[in-house]
Amino acid sequence: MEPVDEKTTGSAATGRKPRTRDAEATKARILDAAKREFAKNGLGGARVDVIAEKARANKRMIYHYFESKEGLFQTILENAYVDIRTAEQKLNLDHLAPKEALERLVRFTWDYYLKNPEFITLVNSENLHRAKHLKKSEVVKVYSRKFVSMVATILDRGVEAGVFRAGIDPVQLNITIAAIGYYYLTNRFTGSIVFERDLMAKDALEERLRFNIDTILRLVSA
Amino acid sequence: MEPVDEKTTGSAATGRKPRTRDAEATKARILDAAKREFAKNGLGGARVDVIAEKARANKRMIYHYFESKEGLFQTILENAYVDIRTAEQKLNLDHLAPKEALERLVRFTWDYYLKNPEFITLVNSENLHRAKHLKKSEVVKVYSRKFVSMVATILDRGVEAGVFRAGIDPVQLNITIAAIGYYYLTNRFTGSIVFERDLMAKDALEERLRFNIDTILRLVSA
DNA sequence: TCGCTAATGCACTAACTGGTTACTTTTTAG
DNA sequence: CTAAAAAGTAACCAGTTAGTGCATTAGCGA
Repeated sequence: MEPVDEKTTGSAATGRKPRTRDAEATKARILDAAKREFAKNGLGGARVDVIAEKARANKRMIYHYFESKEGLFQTILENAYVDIRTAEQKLNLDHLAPKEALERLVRFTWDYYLKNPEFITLVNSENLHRAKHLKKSEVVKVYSRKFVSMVATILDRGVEAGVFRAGIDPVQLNITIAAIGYYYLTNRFTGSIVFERDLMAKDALEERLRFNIDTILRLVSA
Repeated sequence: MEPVDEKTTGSAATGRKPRTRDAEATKARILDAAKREFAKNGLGGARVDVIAEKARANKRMIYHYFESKEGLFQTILENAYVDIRTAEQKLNLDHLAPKEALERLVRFTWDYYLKNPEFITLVNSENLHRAKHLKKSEVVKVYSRKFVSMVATILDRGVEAGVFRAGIDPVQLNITIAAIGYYYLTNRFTGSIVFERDLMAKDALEERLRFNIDTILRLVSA
């Protein structure tokens, strides 16, 4: 009869018994629901009432924890960036040969976009709003710096090993790696119509990943 | 869409004295204002009242000519696709050597996105709505087919001339050419923050175009 | 000149939307 | 045990939004 109630938050950290009222859990539910709703409809199209309902929370709670709809959006956007940058850092590419490191990064980027489609939509929405929310975030910049230097290191190692050509701007390379995956996936609906093929079919996805790895390796090869 | 009849159309085109009532001119003003408003705020964020005001037309006219907000959006989206595909056809790439033809296409795509930023935003908005409007358009498919075969021809000619490698999928190449320009420009706001440089500075744009041409040529080279 | 049709304008509404007020209930520090 | 702080709720509000009903007017063919 008694479900072993997994303590999602707070109580787990402090070791106290679960609460009927749980601020952290409510916050987390709101964040999760909001991420979906914002990703599905954009900042403008998202409805606060819908978020509250999906989160099984009262609308008042959203304003209690996040001040405003935009405050909520900003939090979610920041989390999204921190999430992907953290995952990238965990790749440990420095232990791999330059070519393998780069291939792994291309593969990771593709897989991440595929598994976290809301990241793409959130970024699109933020760009529609001229990055006004991201501008306020200092954390994102710190994480990004580490990311760029990660790719720069791979390039340097490749040049030294004689497998990559010299003089490639790591930022341009980063943008290109993101671009060839991001564009394909964000425009998968119009793309499937324009090119008259299902871009999301299993083999189409595999083919695209292979093509992307090939594109990047040819781009950097000595 | 339908060829504009010189006799019945606007004074602007024919040079005849202006009418107080001019259906075609009003329609055109609505279309123009709506393109801007949709591009700026997306389908959901665009306001019909704002469109009417910008077009110096009564809101009633929008519903008279385009039935609904979505009907208006659909018309604008379709026009946008027809416009870019028509411009591409005018490039006359068949008269150029394969490498030059491809470089010219990359350059054109980049310039077109730069000069017509609303195209990108409209496409993004349409993908947020899972391409429900584009699905209804048959014209777009016809134009797209011609576009793909244009690139296929360049590839074939390049292979025959021994300058391109064989076996490249023209659709994948098309997607990649679009991607490396589109991604950079659509994410110019978040990108400028993440990479801590002004991606829209004149020299940054020139550098990116050079990088993109290089990327594509390396991708196809034998 | 007349009458019909298409173009236009104004005022209105029903549904929504982000945000708030006023209140109850639970948790926890002392 | 108690009081205050925190968590949670429902009803509500003022402004906005896409879309309309209806009257008016200009232009065109006969």
